[in-house]
Amino acid sequence: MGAAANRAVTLRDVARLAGVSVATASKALNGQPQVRAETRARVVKAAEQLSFSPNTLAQGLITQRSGTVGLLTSDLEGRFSIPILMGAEDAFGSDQTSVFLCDARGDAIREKHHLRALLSRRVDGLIVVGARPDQRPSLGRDLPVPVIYAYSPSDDPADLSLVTDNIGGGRLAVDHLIRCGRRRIAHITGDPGYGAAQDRARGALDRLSEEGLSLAGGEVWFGMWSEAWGRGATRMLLDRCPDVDAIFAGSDEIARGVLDVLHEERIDVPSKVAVIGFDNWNVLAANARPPLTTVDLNLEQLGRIAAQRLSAAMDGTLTSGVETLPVRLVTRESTTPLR
Amino acid sequence: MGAAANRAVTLRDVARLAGVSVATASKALNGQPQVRAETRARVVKAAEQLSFSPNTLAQGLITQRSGTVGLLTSDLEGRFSIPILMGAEDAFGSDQTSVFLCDARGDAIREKHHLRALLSRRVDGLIVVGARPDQRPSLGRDLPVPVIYAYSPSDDPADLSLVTDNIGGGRLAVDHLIRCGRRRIAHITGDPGYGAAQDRARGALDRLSEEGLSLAGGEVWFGMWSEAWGRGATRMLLDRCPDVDAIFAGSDEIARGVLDVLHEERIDVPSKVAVIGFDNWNVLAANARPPLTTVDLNLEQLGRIAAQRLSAAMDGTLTSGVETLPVRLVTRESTTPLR
DNA sequence: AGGACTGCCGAAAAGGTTTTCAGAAACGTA
DNA sequence: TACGTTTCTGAAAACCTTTTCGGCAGTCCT
Repeated sequence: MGAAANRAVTLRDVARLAGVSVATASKALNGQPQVRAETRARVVKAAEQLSFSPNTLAQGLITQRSGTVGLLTSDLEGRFSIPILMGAEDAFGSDQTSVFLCDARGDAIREKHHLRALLSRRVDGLIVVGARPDQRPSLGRDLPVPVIYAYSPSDDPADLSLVTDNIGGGRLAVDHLIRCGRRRIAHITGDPGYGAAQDRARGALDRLSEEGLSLAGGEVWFGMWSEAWGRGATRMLLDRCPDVDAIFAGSDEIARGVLDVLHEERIDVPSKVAVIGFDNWNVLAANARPPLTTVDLNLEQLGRIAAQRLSAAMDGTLTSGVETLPVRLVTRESTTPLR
Repeated sequence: MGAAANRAVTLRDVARLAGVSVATASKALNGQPQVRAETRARVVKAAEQLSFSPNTLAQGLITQRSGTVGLLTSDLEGRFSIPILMGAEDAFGSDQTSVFLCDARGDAIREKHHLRALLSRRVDGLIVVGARPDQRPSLGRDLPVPVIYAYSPSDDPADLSLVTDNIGGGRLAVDHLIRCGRRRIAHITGDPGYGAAQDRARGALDRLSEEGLSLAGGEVWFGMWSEAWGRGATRMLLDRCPDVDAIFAGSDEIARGVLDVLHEERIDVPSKVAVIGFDNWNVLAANARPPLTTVDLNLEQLGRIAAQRLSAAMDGTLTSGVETLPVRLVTRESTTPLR
């Protein structure tokens, strides 16, 4: 017991039990029309009796479709891949396709290796989930299966990439602050080497200038994606610009640092200064004091759409270019109208 | 371009190009001995020229081994599954087995569905990753493949389960605090409905009583796994027991709340009160003020071992029972010797 | 009654690989 | 030269399913 019990119940067994040929059994189970209702019932019953489940390998061999896709991620540990993965898995799960998970750990060699393995397994398609929202090298044009790039766009415009709208996100954040009646808005964000940092800042600046405003503190405070930087930058900001009435943080981590210092300085949030984060990283945003208004990247949705686009591509409808998906504001208590 | 380029290069093609039969080609590529070196070289060259990769489906069909395993997780979004998943994926990745990822989202129906699909795909084994460190229902004894339960043990002792040593973790935490010279140690933890909360508390109490100590505050402060509870409990604790010199928090989230209140009350950590967390959730622990000493669950290791045990089981060496894996102390700055 | 349909079923091929076994070729020995 | 060995190669079966196509009854029409 334990293992190796009822292995090897095959269509032949079902056919034998039902007293028909394998051909008829197959047709009966697959809903093919050329089989009498009574016969079909007999086969179905036999299949249930033996708890038959068709060998997908054999099916794949003949239909030339494995019913599998590869999910090639670069950093599983990073929190961005996970929701995308979940969305994709979910979208396929309802389908009859299964998902191969491969983590390349940011290593190009390992990625090649996994790619080979996946192709050898005859996956019907690939989703490549990047680690950062910046361009990554394409897997190449001459692959035998369609590929979708999620989060990190491919550097080849002939590929189809799905990314989050960071510019829109920055705009959305500032727009919300403006609607809350804030006018002296600062922006503290992370590593300027990240396209996401640049884009969010650009969106913020765009929206500000539409309103005839400029940044409190004079410029964007680039730094690192950490609480510590959030704290440090806030102290400097308060020094230089004590009348700031809103801070747009480039990530929830940074926002936590911002909140921390404001709390320390007995500056009330949100009545005195409103704070908005980015990422909607639940453990940080929801547990903050006060709970943090933030921008949600809709990553799960992104994963789901990636799966849909891939399905379409597998059915022949292939598109290309970069598709930008909208982000979404999540309001909590760290931002309120000024009075 | 795009898709469907070089599909369908098969062993037959390789054989033809090398001027041999498919049988010899197969043997040549698989390192079978009964083939002349010169012939083998010719075949290998042909295979490379055509960039041949064997159809794993066909291989699996005949060898009765798909070279795949199923990873059945209950909550992908939860942070515990991920490292386990990574560890398992990593351990298999170096092998030639690929991993099917299935997320049941805590739904038994969906789990059944995924299970069927995986068996239909003829996986060679299964790893079931639970959402909480408590017992979960077994998948059953009459499965055709071996199963390993990770994190959540199966309720059937005939299964093999791998769990983290929460008792040992509690003991380890308190031991560390004692070594730091603390004597008035309190324990604030989460939902008492979690076995993990009970176990960690038990380990802590055991170690305390060995030292002839009892808990500061009189008892374990059970509550919720949240920062807010960490804050609330700490306030109550300070009220009742102002001379506490160490707090063992049942999770890093709780520890963050603890630190927050201590900071607010101008009680220095670690000189006045030492704080230790649990989980080593990096974003919380490393960014805390001060960085948090905590207990690491070694989940990635757990995943790796699960993969090894599964490989062994697939090779016939099947074990059963609950295997408890050690946890590990990660010291940062929130705990130091008293003087 | 003979022919054309229709409806249902089964034999067989196909998909790509591994493995067994028989046969061919080369060689050594008597 | 005849025979036994050794070394290599290839034909064919097997894995399990799907799909095509031919066959066999039975039915309807003329």
